[in-house]
Amino acid sequence: MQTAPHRSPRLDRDEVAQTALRLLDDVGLDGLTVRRLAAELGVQGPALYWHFANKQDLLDLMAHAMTRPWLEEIPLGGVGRPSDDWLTEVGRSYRVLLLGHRDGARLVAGTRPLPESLPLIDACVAAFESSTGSGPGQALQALTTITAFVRGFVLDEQGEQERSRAEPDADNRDRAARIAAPAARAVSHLDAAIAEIGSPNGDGTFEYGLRLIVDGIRAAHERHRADRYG
Amino acid sequence: MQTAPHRSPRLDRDEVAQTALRLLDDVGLDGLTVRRLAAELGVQGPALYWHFANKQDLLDLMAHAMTRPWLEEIPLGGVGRPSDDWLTEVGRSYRVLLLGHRDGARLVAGTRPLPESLPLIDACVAAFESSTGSGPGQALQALTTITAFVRGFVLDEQGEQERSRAEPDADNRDRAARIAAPAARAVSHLDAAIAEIGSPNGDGTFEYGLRLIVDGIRAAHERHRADRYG
DNA sequence: CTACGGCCTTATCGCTGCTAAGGACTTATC
DNA sequence: GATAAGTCCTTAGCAGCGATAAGGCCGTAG
Repeated sequence: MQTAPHRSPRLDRDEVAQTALRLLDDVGLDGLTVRRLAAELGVQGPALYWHFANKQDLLDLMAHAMTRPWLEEIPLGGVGRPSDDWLTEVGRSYRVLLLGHRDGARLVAGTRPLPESLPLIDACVAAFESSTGSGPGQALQALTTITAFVRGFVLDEQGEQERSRAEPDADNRDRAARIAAPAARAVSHLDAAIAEIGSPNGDGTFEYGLRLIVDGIRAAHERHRADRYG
Repeated sequence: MQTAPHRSPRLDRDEVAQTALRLLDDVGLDGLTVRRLAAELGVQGPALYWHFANKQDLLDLMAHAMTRPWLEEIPLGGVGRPSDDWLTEVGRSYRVLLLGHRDGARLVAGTRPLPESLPLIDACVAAFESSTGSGPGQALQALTTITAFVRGFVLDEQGEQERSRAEPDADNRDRAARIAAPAARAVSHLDAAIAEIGSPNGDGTFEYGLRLIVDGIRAAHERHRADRYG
């Protein structure tokens, strides 16, 4: 079981993270083991510990690699554009980003931004300031509110996806269970709501919640300006 | 290594869940192993598999046991009270609930509501309808928006807590790192924001975001009513 | 008295993240 | 050109994980 000799390092942190993100889509976060990833890279498991302190270190870099393009693009879209449209786009694109990888929300939720992403976040805060015309504090609060909502929302959304991946007939089972115990539960309001809007984790609810927040940010900052200049 | 004879079952699902929640505060979600919990209950590990199909089954019940009192109280507070105050209280109490146990948000985020909690959720939707005067669809969307935001927010909040528990001088290290590489990063907006509002995961940001959502819900439903009756 | 079913035991499996020790290869040093 | 140092990977193995298998104790039903 010997391998070809190596002249230059076969592995590099960023390349490993990219391969890991590709593998993540195949096997999910729980299936992403060090050995499995090493095999994908044509290497033995412990080799990764030369490049990463531990698994969390790897996951942090994966989350960073995933988020960085988004962080870089955010400020660009904010110039000369109504703040509502831009804020909505920020939320939507963040959701798309998280949905772009299996367990993407779970991956990102467990990590803290790497130091090298701080300047990118700084630029985003600046963009929030200029777009909404508020100070840095409220800009950061607005950004945090949007990302917290989107992360919380997509976390549920992908959790449901993972569950239906595990047992593909979960929907049928749900329906069967409800028929089996008909009068035991009173869920008329819930049923009516679901009949009206579909799944509570669907696009409709996301757009509803995002619009609430975006409208609120604009209103808060108009209030802010009115207090100062009105 | 023999134990005292047992006349009646020593373990029961709900009691196990309560013990597990107590243990969770000691050891955290990652430290909560089947064997550790069994030891806490004076029993061998595999005994738990008579009462629970697998570990996720246990975690689901823990999340349910944690959430149920909150789900039961929500509808009670909504009668004869301004909807703003009540919605704010819903969000705040949900945060307090999640903060009430170590890794509470992570625990709840990974589970789907048990069937027996559906009637409770149904009652909450009904309370949202009567409090905000909207239909079931918007009521469920409003409830989902609040809980998604709070879960996403507290997830970060507790993630930071766990991190500082792991390495108690992380703050100092951060500060040292910033001093060590002074001009390498431009984070002036971020610094100004943090100087203004403190940690982006603190009470201030939570109240800011929650107020955005609550104000938005009221505004949306006033719009809704205006469309119908105005 | 016996058979059964509920609830626990011990033993063990495959797998996980991770460490220890060492070997192959490149580069720096004399 | 030989040697020492440093880089990046290998094999071997540890402690601990969730989970299963098989069996034993005990109260009860027949």
